Amino acid sequence: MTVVLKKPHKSARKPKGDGHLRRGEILAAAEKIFIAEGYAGATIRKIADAVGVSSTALYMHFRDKDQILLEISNDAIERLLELNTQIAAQPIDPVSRVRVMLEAYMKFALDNPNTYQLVFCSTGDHISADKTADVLALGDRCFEKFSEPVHQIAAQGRLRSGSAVQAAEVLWSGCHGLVSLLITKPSRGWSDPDQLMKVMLDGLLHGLVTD
Amino acid sequence: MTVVLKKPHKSARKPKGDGHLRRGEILAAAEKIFIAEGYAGATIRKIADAVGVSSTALYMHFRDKDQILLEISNDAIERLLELNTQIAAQPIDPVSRVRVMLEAYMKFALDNPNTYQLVFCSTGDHISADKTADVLALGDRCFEKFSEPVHQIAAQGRLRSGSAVQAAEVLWSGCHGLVSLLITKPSRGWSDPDQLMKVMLDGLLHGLVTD
DNA sequence: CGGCTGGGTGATTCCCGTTTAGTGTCGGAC
DNA sequence: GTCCGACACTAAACGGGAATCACCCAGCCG
Repeated sequence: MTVVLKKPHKSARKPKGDGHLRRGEILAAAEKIFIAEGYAGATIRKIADAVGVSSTALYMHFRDKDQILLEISNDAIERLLELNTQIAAQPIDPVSRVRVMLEAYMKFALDNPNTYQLVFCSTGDHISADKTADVLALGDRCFEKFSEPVHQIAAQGRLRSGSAVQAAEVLWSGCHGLVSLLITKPSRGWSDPDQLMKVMLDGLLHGLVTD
Repeated sequence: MTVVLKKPHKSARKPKGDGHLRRGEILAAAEKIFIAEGYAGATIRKIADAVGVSSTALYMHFRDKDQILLEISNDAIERLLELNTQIAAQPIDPVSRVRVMLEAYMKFALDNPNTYQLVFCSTGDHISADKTADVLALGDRCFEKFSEPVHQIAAQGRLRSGSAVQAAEVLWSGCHGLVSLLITKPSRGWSDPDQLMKVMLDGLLHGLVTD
């Protein structure tokens, strides 16, 4: 009977002893809101409400708002690295590998526009360096994975101009430019994205690599 | 004696009758702060302080904060359009024209990183459409000016793949990608920007255009 | 039984853009 | 000369963001 009496007060609160679960709940709710409404739209209060907890409670599990979004981004970039790793294992020639990796990269960007923007289109000025460190490191590992086949191409003496590193940076940034504009300026009257991606890849690869 | 009492209050105010000058003063101060500290750093209150006026006073001359920054951006984009117009008038072949325009574009971006970010790297979601309309239109005119030589190249049958519009969009977005990454990720260990720009232009032009 | 601790809270702080309700002053009309 | 309306401007406040503070309460441990 005492159980029955305690209920009303208890029901207003979350069950005890599952603090480690809360972190996951917050991440899940934050991801949904963030994907739907972007960085600014994903307020601490909204996330807290979605979890059914006070906004203050988020600070039990995360240092600040950026920490939450960064952790989400980190997961996403890990998926991107996983993609690249799989492609790196495929038994195809280096040029195809480069192309497939870049296609996967652009598809990832268009599939996760908000995450992509947060990671690749913002300065990260307002975020202290240590927080961005690991996601940046992860991004670097992605770039390294992507650079491998480019170095192979360079080793074959098939680079038309520039070093392997320069070629890799140009290939990456060219594709980044396309998807970032498609994402941030959707209202502009673009040609078909798939064709644009193809023209970009054909152009860059033909321009940088000899047969 | 009432006169004596009023004096100190008077000296705290700006001279009268120069309301139309204030607008220019605000723009000048805002530009300085904006260039130095970016969009978020350029707060209404900071700008007002720099002018020596209350924050409320800015709303005499501008509808809101975005209006101020957009006006600054507008001026910058007009300079960019002017650049393109000058290049369009030069008696050189279309491919060189494309190259020179893109070089000027990238130099502009690196010289005006904050303006470039505001105009070309943000969604403009939080800004109501009518406010962005004219700066977007100006951007479109820039793109049109840039497209002209690309269409000429296409008319000569020298386009390796894709339509003239697609080629123009790819050329633009490729260069945008390079400068936007250089701007937003300055801490990453990039190769020499000038060489990267050259490799990007050589690659794209050689890849898209036949001799 | 008493104190410690972990998860959680409401109130508060500070800063932002923006709004409201005014205030002092000037040029001109009478 | 005096009054008046418009102008340039202001102080105070609002609502909403992130983040912090002091506190609370249930459960466990000794």
